[in-house]
Amino acid sequence: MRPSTRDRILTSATDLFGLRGVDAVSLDLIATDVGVAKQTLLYWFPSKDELLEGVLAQAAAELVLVIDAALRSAPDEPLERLDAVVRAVFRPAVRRPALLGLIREVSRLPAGVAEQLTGRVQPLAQRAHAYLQAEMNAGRLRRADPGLIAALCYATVTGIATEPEALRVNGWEPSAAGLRRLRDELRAFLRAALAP
Amino acid sequence: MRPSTRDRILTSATDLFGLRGVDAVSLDLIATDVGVAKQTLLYWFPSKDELLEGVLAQAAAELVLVIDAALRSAPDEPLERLDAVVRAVFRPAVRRPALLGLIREVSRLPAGVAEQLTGRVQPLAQRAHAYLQAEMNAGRLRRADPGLIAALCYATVTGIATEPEALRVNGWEPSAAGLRRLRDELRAFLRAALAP
DNA sequence: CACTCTGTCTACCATATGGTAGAGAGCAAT
DNA sequence: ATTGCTCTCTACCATATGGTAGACAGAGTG
Repeated sequence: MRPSTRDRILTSATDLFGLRGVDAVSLDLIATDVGVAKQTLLYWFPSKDELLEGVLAQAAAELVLVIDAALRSAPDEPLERLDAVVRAVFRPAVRRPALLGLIREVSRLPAGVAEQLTGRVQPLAQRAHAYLQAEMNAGRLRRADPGLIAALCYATVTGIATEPEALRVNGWEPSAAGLRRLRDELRAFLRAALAP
Repeated sequence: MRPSTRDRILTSATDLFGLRGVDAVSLDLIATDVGVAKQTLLYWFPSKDELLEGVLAQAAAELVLVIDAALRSAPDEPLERLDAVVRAVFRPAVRRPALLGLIREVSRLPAGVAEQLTGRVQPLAQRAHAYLQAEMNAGRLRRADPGLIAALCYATVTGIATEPEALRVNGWEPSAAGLRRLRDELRAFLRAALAP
C-alpha cells in the first residue's frame, strides 16, 4: 500500500532538511521530490514552520522509540546498555543520515520549535541522568557529572554521524566494512570514556 | 587603529555564518552588520561563494595556528598534549561560538569549497594520525585506529561546542563556572577515552 | 439531484536575495 | 589640471521563495 501524501511529504522533508539544511530547502523542492504541487504541501502543512515542526516531532518520536526499545532489551550492566543504545542509534543514522543531521539543525531553529522539541527529549535525558548517577554511585561507571557525560556521549555520536568530512580527512571511507569499523571504534571509545 | 573594511566584513560574516548558517544569512544582513552597503561587500568579495571561501580560509588558518602553538608548548606526553589542544581550542570556541559552528557547515558546502578547506586541514590530521600511531605503539595510548580516534575526538569537541541545546537539556548553564566545569569534564572524558 | 467535504491543482503575488551597471568622492602621480 | 586608481555608494534587475485565492474533480450524504 502506498503511504499517504502527508507521510510522503514528511519523509521527503526529513531527508532534505537533514541533508541540506532547513533554509536551503524550498517548498518547491520538497514538492517536486514528492511529486506533487507545492499547494498540496501547504494544504497538509499550512506553513514551512509547521512542516518543520511535524518533521521534528516525527523524528524525535522515532528516535525515542528506538532508544527505548534498545534499553528495554539490554542486560542490566551500564556499559552493555550504552553499547545497545549506540548500536540502535547507529543503524537508522546510517540508513538515513538526514535523521541526525536534522537534530543538528535544532540550535538554529526559532525558539518556539526548539523548546517544543527539547521538551520531548527531556524525559529521556532525565532518565539517562538518573541512571548514570546511580551507576556512578554503585562504582560501575567513572565518577563524573552525569548531565555533562550524557551531553558528551550525545555530542560524540551525533558529531561523528553528521560529519563525514571529518572522517574522510582521516582516511576513512563509507563502505560496509568501514561502517562496521567505525561503529566498533565508537563503542570502544565510549566504553573507555565511561568505564570506572 | 580601525580594522580594514575587508577584515570587518570577514569578522561579521564569520559570526553570522557560523551562528545562523550560510544559507540563512543574506549579503544584506552582513552589510548592515558591518555598517556598509551591500555593494561594498561585493567589491571585496565578488560573490557570496568567494566570501564564504575567504571566511573559511581565515577560520581554518586561525584554528591551525592555535593548535600548532598549543602543541609546540606542550610537554612530550600524549595525554598532556591532548589536554593542551582541548584547552587551546576551547578558549576561542567559547569566545566566538561561530568559529566551530562554521566548521560544521562544511558538510553542506559546494564540493569545491569543501575540498579546498579539507586540504588545508589535512596536514594537521596527518600529523595527528602519525603521532597517535606512534604513541599507541609505545603503549602510551589505548590501541585503536588512529584515524578514527582523531575523528572521534574532533566530533566530541565540536559536537559539544556547537550544541548548547544538548547541554541545556541536561541541566547545564553557560555561566563562567559552567564553562570551567564543561571544559574539565571534556578533558577528563577524552583522557579516559584515550588512556591505555 | 443538490450539497458539502476532501484533496489536488493552476494562477498569481509580495518580498527577499544575489548580482550588475555605473556614478562619484578622495587621493596620488603626470 | 588631468588622468587614473581605489573604494564606496545609489539605482536597478532577474529570479526564487513562502504564501494566498480560488477553481475543479471525486466521494459521500440528504
